[in-house]
Amino acid sequence: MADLSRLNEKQKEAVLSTEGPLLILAGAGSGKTGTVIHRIAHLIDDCGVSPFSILAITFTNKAAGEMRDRVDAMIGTNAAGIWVSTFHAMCARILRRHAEYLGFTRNFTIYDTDDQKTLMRQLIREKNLDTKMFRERGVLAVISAAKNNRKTADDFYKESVGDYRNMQIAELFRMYQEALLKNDAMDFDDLLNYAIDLLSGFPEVLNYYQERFRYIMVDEYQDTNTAQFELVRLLAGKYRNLCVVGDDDQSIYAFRGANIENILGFEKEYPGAKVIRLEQNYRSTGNILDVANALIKNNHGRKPKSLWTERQGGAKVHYDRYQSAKEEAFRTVREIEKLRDRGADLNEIAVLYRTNAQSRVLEESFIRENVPYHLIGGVNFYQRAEIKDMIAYLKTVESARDDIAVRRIINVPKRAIGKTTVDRITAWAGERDLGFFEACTQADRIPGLGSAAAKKVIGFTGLIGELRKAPDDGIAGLMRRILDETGYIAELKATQTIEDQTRIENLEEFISKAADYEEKSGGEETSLAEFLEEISLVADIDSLDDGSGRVALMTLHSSKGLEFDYVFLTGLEAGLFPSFRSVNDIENNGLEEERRLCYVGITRAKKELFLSSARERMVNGETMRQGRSQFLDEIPADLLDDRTPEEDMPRRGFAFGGSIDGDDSGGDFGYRGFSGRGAGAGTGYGSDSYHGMSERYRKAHGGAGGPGFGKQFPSYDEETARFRKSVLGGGGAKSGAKKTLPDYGVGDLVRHAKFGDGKVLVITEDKRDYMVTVDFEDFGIKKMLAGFAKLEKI
DNA sequence: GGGCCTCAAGTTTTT
DNA sequence: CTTGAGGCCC
Repeated sequence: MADLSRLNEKQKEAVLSTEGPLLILAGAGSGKTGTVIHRIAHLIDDCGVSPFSILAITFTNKAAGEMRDRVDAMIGTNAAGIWVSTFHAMCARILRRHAEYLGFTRNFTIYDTDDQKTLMRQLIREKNLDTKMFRERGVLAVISAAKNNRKTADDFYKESVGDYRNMQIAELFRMYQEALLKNDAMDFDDLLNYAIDLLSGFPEVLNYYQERFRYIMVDEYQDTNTAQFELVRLLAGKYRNLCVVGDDDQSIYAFRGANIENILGFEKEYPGAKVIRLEQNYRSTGNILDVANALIKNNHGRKPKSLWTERQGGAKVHYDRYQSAKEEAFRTVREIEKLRDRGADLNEIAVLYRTNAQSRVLEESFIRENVPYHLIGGVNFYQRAEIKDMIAYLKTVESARDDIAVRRIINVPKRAIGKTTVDRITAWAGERDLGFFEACTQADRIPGLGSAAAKKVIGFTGLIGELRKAPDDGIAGLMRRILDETGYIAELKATQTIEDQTRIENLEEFISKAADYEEKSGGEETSLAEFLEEISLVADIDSLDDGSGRVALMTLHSSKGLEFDYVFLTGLEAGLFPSFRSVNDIENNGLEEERRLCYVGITRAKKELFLSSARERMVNGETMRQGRSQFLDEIPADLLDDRTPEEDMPRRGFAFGGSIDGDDSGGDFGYRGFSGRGAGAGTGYGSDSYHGMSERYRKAHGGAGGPGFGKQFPSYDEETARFRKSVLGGGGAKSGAKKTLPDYGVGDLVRHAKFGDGKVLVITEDKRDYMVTVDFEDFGIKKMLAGFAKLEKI
């Protein structure tokens, strides 16, 4: 018997309503996931439903993972038969089994955003369109919106007649779909649409899945788009045992085509549907909930509801306005250290922000303060150039059907095959309706191609041929051979740059991931296509709750569905959050979506919530003065513990040298050192690229922190003064101080307090100090300032 | 014909 | 601050 004793009446009712359509309107923190888990347990334990008949669809991999874990914990091994999956992963899995019906092979690959852009760029060029007017990003956005509404290129063309731009886009749309089919690839939207085509076009397939999934649950239903709605409608069409869970106040994906009508109109689509409201919040304190309610009240067009809690009071919601984003980052970390000193578990702390770009300055502070953190989302490991090169090689060795992949690697590493040659091959292949790789194998027959060029191209196809002949020792084995035999690794090793060292490490990591994957599938034939699918669809498998004691850093969007004892909601600034684009998007009620996003962020907090904003922030390499977020003004002042010191309020009498946003407030903050480039406000990381840097951040907590703050940093309290000291003066790498040549040289063994022993690879001279690159035995290659790192020769 | 360098333009959120 | 496109030199 499933134990329902800990559920409230509404939750119990939801658990026991197993037959027919059911809509659970579950407010934030109302025990939604627990209810769904209990419902699954009840179906299996008490209703005799086979686990194989249950399908649970979530929106993100994190949510799917969490549900899987909790179901496993409650039901045990029996749970293995349940499909718990995201929409996209589910579709990929179904499509793989029936891909031939749609003209794909079962080894079709999935295009990510970069692949889409590459293809679209090429099509725009092919059509000789003005690249200023038709940017791949914009074109793809229009196409994606159409696809999310189940429109084909033809549909889109018909409704675009008379509109030059849209007619051109319709044509690109058609070419794009054709190219994908030819390349045996699908994009994210295609996964949904082709799955629908499969189910609606092949009754026996539909029947199979309808019989298979007699009980269907969909989480975060407010975020489903039209295609997802249709997919669910098909699958549930026979037995109608469909349970959807959602909260219109947490709808934050309209920009991706989510249609709020799916949840608001559920009862219309499924007459006789039962509706259960879960309105008791078990997560947050009364004070946090009051703030959330006060904010969301400003939205119109929502289902009226009243979230309540028995846990009145609690700590007040804090608000701090800092001078700069750097200070905000530093003080946030300091606040976290205080919580840690009070016994808080770092796993129970999250720092949230509106845009991924904001994570960087936070990371710097976490590193400097040596507080372990974990970056969720952001720049994906699998999007790094070297990883994508490897994937392109794997695809080419396997089938070479993907022209984009072949073109990507034809000159990587450099083989002196240039753009002109590639264009000529492309044109020739197009005339003959051949694949790009096939055309390459016949390069000597392509007119206009010199014999030298043809020879190089044939050399490339020969190389791929050699790789194909090699013994089958798995994906990892193939990867290693690719690196060796193509000269890829040799090229990276030759340069001796830190970036290329990082790339080598990334490739090693990729190979070990492949090895893990093969091991996991226990000797079974492992398909490259499935491995690549996992990469593109289940990329952020990194479990949050891994007990590693790290603070989670993520966007507000990523935070949905999660909860933490302590939540820091940063960057509450006008133009940033709500973003200025959304504020201007009146047509789609963009501001209301931002407000829901803020509501989501607030309601992640269980015990304490910290809001903050900065007066100054670097945006796209430019220091901008930032106003307060309007959301702060929507929260009654008596609910906030506004800790912004009096003396920190804007002072008058200084001209800021040209008002940036033309707004009122007038004051200057004495920040000359910060404004503008080249004023010493760099991050002190030398020539590292963003990717290389971020990668190192992720791997090493406490890495090569460097000084680099502006010189004029007005202190306004003791803590800031300490901050200045620790950053500007304390480390030993002071601006203007004389630098001393380290007593070690290249090749020497050195010891670092945190990283242990390593070998010095490179020493370069910086304006203020020496930059030392060390290969540590246990931590890999790090770059650090000599004065800061205090390396000891051994 | 290829490769390197400079210049310009763009930047929300995710599967 | 990053990526892409175009120009120029080898």
